[in-house]
Amino acid sequence: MATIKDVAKLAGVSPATVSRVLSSTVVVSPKTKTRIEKAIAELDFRPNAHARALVSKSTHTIGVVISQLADPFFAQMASSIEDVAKKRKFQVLVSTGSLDAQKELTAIKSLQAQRCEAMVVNSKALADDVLIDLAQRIPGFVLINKFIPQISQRCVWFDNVAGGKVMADYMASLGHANIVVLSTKERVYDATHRLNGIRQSLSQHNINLPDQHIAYGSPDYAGGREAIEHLIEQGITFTAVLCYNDAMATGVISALTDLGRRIPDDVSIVGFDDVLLAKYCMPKLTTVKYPIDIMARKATELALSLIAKDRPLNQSDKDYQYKPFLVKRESAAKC
Amino acid sequence: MATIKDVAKLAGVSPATVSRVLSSTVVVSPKTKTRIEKAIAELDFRPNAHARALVSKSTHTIGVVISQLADPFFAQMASSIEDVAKKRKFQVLVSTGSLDAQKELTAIKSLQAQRCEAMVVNSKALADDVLIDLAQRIPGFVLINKFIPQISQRCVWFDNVAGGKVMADYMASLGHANIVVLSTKERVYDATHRLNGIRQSLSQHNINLPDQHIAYGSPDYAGGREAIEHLIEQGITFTAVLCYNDAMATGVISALTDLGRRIPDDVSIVGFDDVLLAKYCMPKLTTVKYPIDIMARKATELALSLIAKDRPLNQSDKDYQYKPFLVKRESAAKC
DNA sequence: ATTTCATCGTCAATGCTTTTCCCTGTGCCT
DNA sequence: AGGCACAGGGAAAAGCATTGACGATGAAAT
Repeated sequence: MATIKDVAKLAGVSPATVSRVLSSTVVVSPKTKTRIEKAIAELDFRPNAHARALVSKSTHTIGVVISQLADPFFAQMASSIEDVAKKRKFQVLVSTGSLDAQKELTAIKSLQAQRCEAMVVNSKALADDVLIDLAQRIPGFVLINKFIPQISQRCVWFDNVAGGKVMADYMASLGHANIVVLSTKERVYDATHRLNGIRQSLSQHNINLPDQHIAYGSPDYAGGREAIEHLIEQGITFTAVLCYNDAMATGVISALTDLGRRIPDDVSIVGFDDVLLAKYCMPKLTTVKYPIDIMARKATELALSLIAKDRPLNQSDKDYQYKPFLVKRESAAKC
Repeated sequence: MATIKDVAKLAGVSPATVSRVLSSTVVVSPKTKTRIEKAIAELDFRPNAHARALVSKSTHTIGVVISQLADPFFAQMASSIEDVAKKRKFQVLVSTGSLDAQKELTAIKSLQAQRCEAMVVNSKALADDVLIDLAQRIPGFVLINKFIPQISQRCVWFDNVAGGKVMADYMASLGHANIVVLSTKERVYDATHRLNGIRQSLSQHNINLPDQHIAYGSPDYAGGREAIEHLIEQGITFTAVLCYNDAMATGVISALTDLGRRIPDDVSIVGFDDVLLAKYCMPKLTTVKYPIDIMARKATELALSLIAKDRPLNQSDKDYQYKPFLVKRESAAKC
């Protein structure tokens, strides 16, 4: 690929002048300018981003860490981030952490090596003190899925406990008393939070939730099937199922339909996240909204404003907490 | 962020020695090695990828161009690419083109500026001659969704015409004669190819497909709903619906169910792509498999082997064409 | 005591662009 | 005509890591 020197030679000027045309900070005579532009086009020249980064000490790059690209929830998140970044002329660098602390750290380190200026991180596995340390080291570091008091200004987060409550409150309001919960066996804190919220709500409503009524599966369709089948095998009866996420809920719908149970007539089901899936499946899923698109946008803007000298942090925003709300569709009904 | 000089100073050695430790090409005594490693850890030093890229003339980066990250189909694609790339220690740089020729070109140019060595491109809008030009300019350039004779060795592609045939053949074999087709109004060539395949098949089976039986919508749930509703408003009757993709098919399922029609008893529906959605929805979608994960893997390996001097291209592979096949589930039945 | 490695420092060059400083030439004013 | 201002553009340094050649140092071996 051609360099700026090649362009300069072809246009009969010095590299400095070519650079001036590229950045258009200084006035260059129209004649030479068009001559240079013609040379650029002819050689198909693109300024080397690495050389630029080196000298300007800025890369205009935002790094994103998510668990997996293929998951619709994270895909949506990455997409929203890219959208905001693009408007600010930032490149997006995506790295996946796959629920593993070591891999998450590797992903972050790799983004650091690329000298990302901003970073939006969804960390499922890293310990809080590691994250605090990273936040203090990296100016544009923002967490998108958890709240850590010491770095509260860098946390855009979702109230999972309230989410659990919303699910359980709704089921209670519909008159359900035989409730089972499908959580995930992945050791992620949000599952615990949601479960805590469910427990709080149910005890307020004087509804019993024995441990045998909680099953654990992988956070996807298959995991939902297996978990609900496991409960049925155990001889447990229920009229309502609270799921860790929408994908598991679709697994439950499928398994129960196969067994001839009607939804929501025989069994009510509530999902979590409100990914596209929830609208598409049959019956349409009643679920808890996790406004990941808005949150991702906010997190990106926060990260970018953290590194912008001219645009200072809006100090009135002490907190970037987002609350869940129920999206009523067709999978839950009165008992 | 600390530089290699800072590390050298702290460890009491020269920058060259630090570099030797980092690349581990030359023997360094264990004592100094640990001293340097300690300094690296203490300063949290990460070699500047840009400086490295500049001197080594290699970035170990693969660029990906897709229409939208949020689409499950593309998310799956990006995920598979990342998987293969990671194993080869390649960074992935994702850029979106949003079905727009200008934006696709901008995305590619931006990846070029980053000096991506390999590139996997899903181009929906760029003209063939532009793509040919790019392929000749960029050594590791691979197209993943279309076949262009002049650069056949760089094309990993899917036979959309055959895909259209598969759908129509199946419906014909089930005895359907009143068939409608839902295509996309986006001007993408694959929609045309699928439609051509459908037409070929139906004329072979002596089934008529008048133009009024073809509706066009956006390639998603809402588009599917609108398109089928439009046909019904026109007073067109049918027993089978052939959809451009799975998302549209779910829209059709939803719309028809709302109207009290049973699937597949009253109407048979076939989707396209076999994204996760197809398994999750109710009834489960009969659809045409587009093996995007395998294709993405292949495309990535192809791109990487194109730029690897040691691993020459397997010349026996003249062609990287992938064929569709039918995945029979529950949304289609005998007429 | 001398040779011989192993180990590491020094120096320079390389890669590409940006930016500061400085020089040239032209046109204008008095 | 002389002087000045200013536009336009060149030269060179800086930014960071790698690599090769070559030299220096020290310790171990003969």
